[in-house]
Amino acid sequence: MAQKIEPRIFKGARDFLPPQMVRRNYVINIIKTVFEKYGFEPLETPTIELWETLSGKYGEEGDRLTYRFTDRGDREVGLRYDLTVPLSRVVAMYPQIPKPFKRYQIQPVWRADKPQKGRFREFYQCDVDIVGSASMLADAEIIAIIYEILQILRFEEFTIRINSRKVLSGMVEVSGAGMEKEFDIYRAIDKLDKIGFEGVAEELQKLAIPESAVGKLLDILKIEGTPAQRLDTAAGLLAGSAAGQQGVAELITLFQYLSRYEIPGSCFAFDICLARGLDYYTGPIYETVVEKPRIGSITGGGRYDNLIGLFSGQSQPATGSSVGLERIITVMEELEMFPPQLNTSTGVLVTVFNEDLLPYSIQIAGKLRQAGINTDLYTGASKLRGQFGLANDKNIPLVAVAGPDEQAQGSVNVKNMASGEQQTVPLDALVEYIRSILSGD
RNA sequence: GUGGGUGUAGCUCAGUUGGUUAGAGCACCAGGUUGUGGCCCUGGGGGGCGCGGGUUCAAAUCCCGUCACUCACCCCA
Repeated sequence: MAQKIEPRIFKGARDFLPPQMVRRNYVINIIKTVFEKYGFEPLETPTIELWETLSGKYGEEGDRLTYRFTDRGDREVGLRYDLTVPLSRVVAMYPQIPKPFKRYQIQPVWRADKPQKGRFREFYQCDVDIVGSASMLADAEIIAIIYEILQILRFEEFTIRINSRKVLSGMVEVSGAGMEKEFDIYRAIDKLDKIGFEGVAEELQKLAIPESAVGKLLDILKIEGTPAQRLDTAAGLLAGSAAGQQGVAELITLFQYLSRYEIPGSCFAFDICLARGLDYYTGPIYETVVEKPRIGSITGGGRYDNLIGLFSGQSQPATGSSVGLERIITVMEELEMFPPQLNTSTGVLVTVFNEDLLPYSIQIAGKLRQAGINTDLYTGASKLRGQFGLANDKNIPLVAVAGPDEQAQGSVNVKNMASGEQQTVPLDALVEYIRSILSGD
């Protein structure tokens, strides 16, 4: 035998074994169902994009973290960094797509990052976006979807933080710090939660911003009161900036719309410190944070009215959010939010008593499968003991035994693995019996 | 890219001031139970201590190097 190859996996990438996949699919199905309930339609795009498509969209950091290589034809290509840029490319390539275009997309993305807790190099994102609507209603739809998904998944404590890039740029404009340092300033502001006002002040000073500008920025950041009051105050402080004023006006409209959806006010908040890292945002930005496991944001997004224009030459308003599947799963695992018994997709294992009785077992499995019951027919070589062991290891809730006695009377013996109870049921009643156990419990 | 931590059976880890054939739990295999698992009992297989070098009569235990993994920063889902 040749020397064994040490089985290893690429750092930051993962295998999802069946018990994990069942849970992942559970979450994905809920997300997908809500997306479709709100009238969004599916889209998929290639893993690999031309480098020119990906580069320069996310900012310096984003470029650095994008997997990049040359293919055999010496073409510069990369693995997609997110799902928003590919969407923008698609919208520009297919102008005939009816607008507003509401699409959702659930696919993996890649980042050449150092893996950490809740952080991978290959991971799934679930994006929902609306292209072709400049209305705050589009942003409200996105936020409503996020709320509903988290609700159905039974998240109890989370906050959807909302801000606007226009408000932020208005702040920079009014402060006199200089627009060329805009993004650096955002990054500093974004750290407020972690490093506090003093920390932010230090960060800003490092950027060689005039003392007076630092003071003005901090004054704005320190606005207090209810969301409405803070927006009001912000409007006053940003009076000198057209962008800032427009940003505030948009947020006021957005919050008005949100109040029309049935979202409790405690679940979302105007947060002037929210900045978000990507360069392409132009309007409202939002992200969801949970406190319980300190894992950062579980969703993130915003409006990007100029991105599509980079591909089509004609700008197109767009807004949307990414729902972070991996982090949602991490939180749900840690808080034990998954329904119990969510370990297998199989409902029943049909055993094979011996070679002679195999036809009978096949017949039984066929009957169950025809009825739409997920049925495993044992294909191994073990005796009944081993077959029960397998059902146990795989968490299959029911085992059907069809031995000589059962065959003689045209029945099947069904064992409930959780309770240990067994019952012999006639073949005609089998489907109904198993269905009732699997659904009811 | 920067800093810290760890590397002993498939997994989680223990291994006293360096000293005889390196341990436990879980997992795995077999039997107790040739129509039934999960519990229990009995027995068994499996590593030579990430790798390379050094010190020593003697190293998993000390030193140097190297690799890998991991946590944090940065940034982000």
